[in-house]
Amino acid sequence: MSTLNGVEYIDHIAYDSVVFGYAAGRLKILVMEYHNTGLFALPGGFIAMHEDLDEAVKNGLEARTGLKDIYLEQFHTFGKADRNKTDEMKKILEANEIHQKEFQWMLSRFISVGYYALINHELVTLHPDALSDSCTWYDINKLPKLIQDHASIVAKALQTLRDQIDRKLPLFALLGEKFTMQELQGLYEVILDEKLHRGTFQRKMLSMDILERHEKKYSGAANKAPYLYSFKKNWN
Amino acid sequence: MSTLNGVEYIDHIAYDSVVFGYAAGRLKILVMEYHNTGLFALPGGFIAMHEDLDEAVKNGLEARTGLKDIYLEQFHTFGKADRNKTDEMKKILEANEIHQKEFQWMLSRFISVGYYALINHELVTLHPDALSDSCTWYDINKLPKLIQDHASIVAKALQTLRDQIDRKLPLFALLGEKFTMQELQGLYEVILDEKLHRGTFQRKMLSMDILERHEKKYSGAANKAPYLYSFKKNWN
DNA sequence: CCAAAAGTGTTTTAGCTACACCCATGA
DNA sequence: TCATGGGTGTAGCTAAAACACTTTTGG
Repeated sequence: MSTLNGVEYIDHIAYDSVVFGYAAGRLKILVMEYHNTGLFALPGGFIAMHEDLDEAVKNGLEARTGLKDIYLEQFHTFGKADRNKTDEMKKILEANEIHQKEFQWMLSRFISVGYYALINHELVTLHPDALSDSCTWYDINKLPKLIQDHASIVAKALQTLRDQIDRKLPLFALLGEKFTMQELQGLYEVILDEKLHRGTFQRKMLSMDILERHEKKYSGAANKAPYLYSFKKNWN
Repeated sequence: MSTLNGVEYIDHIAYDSVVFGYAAGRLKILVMEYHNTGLFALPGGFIAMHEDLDEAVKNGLEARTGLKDIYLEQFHTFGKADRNKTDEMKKILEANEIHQKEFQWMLSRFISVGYYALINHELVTLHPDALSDSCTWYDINKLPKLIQDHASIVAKALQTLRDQIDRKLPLFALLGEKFTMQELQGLYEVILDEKLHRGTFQRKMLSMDILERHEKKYSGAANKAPYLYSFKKNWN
């Protein structure tokens, strides 16, 4: 058992989160950079001894983003014996001038449970943790090199999101409360990485009977104003 | 860190496996019964300090069934803080006359990674572990009461199997090497718990181009003999 | 030749795609 | 009135479902 800031954590278990956001037509995720190391990693954390796994992730993300009721989905648990490269973690601890024996447990083997989250990036204020000096949005196609197996964690999260997009459709969390059909389609396209047909997409969405139509959105441009939509109360 | 039979295991992490078999038209899973306790549980185990998570599960199942190359799929990780009821585990240790302090770690909180397996029950010779006196096939609809949250682990495994049945189709592992179309359909029906249309099912399977047709199977009954099929070498 | 079960051809249906047409909007 | 983009109608395609017909088997 290991202690950090007075809390007892379970040894050898961690979570890593792939936090998806959507801005300017781009799919992004949260990436943290550690002080003076040039090392980048997914936001993660440990599980307190008395805490549900799901709660630990929810609380950790709430601390980082300030958001409550984040949409979270567990997608895979990563347990390769060699997934923890101790030299990377050593570098991080040393850059933070942490040499004490009480933190050596962080250098040991960890099995990590992967979660992905969908959040509206406009509502977020980012808070890096004690070891990190930044917590920033990165375009999913322009990620920096990540430590350990975090690149494959991202890949698996994205694949899971693609597989589930038509089944659970929690995508309202990535958009504002109201959005145009074009914005929704753009989000689908950037997640699936393929162009969709405009008419077909609109019909499919409307036939699902999960969208509510609101007033039109006047852009000032010389063209027809699109309706705004939102998800219905009991959409799933 | 905790030791059992000279092997060092990671604290607080376990796996539980839902091993599916198919016999007499019924879907079954492996359930273990602990000595003199009346307590039933899924076959599970711990992860050695140097061992991949996937390998640990594979090795554990191989020891129990004698089978190599078992089809395994990780489906969820269970991490509720209250999922370990210590009184159940105490009962199991006491029934095995284990009171030593060195086994007390088994009473602590565990996060468990769930895997499901598909095996051909005809090829299996079952070996219960040291704490158990039996390892038996139970009809999925007639399970005994299981300890802890194992019932919900089974439910989630079954749901995952249903969701994946059309995508990965590793079902040959549940049947013999050769099988009739009716046997394959029966397996689908018992997994999905719904009747399927005979003609449609056959066409769908054949159109996938993953089955190979062999000689006919003469049953002695007064009707047309069905062909035997097997899965092609590179079926996926 | 009959009953039963297997294999396959045909029709119907549903969903998706692509194309096109009309509508709304502000320059 | 024109260019631009949004909403919807329609025809065509494909895959799946339902139905039915034919074939094979042993009594």
